[in-house]
Amino acid sequence: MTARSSRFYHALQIAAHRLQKRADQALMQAAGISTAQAAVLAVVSAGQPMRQNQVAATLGLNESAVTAMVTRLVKQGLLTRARSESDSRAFDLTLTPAGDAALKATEAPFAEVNALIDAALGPDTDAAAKGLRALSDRLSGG
Amino acid sequence: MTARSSRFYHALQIAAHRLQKRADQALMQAAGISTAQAAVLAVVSAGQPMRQNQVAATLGLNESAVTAMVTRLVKQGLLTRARSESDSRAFDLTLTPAGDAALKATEAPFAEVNALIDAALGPDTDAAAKGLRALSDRLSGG
DNA sequence: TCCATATACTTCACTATTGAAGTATATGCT
DNA sequence: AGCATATACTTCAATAGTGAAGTATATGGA
Repeated sequence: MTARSSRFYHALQIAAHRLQKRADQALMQAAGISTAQAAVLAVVSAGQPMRQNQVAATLGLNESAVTAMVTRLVKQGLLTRARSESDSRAFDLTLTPAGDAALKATEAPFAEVNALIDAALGPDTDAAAKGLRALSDRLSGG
Repeated sequence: MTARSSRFYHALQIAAHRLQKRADQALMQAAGISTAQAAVLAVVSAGQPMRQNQVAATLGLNESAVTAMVTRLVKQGLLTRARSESDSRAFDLTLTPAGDAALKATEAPFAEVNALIDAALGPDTDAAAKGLRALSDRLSGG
């Protein structure tokens, strides 16, 4: 194993895990939802009505993971799920007013997390984000 | 939410998730273990005998997560777990020969993942890793 | 029209994690 | 010695994900 990239792999995983742990605590406190739930609400919000397979593709998740997430979000009253008229295999997902409010309530805690990121990465934040997106693109599909 | 850092947060989470998915497939094929299990074996290998709380601290996990991981690794015959003589609350963890072999077998698949990282980040890989470690340090504890 | 195949989603068993609450042992103070 | 507190780990219920196998509906030929 080339030590350099292996170190990068572990550095990325540990940073992502700790950042998520911190963000999850902040979001749960401020908005009552997890970062994973916030991600789903954000995707639905960006293109209502949204289908489950689009959510899965956007977030890089299995459709089975989205089924479970949507079930929980509907149970919490944050999401609405109705059979599509144009395709009765599919569901149309939309945010409820509560879902919209929860999504808005994530803005403040995300800003806290932002402060930590900026403090650690400073002016290189943009370049790093660009590199990570390039990496994600190469990893999508396959 | 300041769009810039929020984008970084999501870019990081998606990159970490896809990278882990890819690495998990490669490791399972080549070594029969997951990246999470490889991480535990690597930590134990680096400082035998190792205690569960040290593994948890090193990887930023809860002790309950380590209890579950160790249970699975012992069941798979990759790890040995014996009461510490100096402290009978604690356990001494050591790799079995099979655990050592599995850890070595992760080197090749990690090298594959490395190639993808290098291709995407190029010469900035080191700088990015340094930034991610700085971020992790700020997030550890609290 | 029917059939093959593709698509949208579900179910199941499993790994991996959190956080809260509990058990057992160690250790320091009086 | 005895007690309070700290430490090392466990247990439990829940969230979040994977991958394989299944159901139901669409759709494009022959």
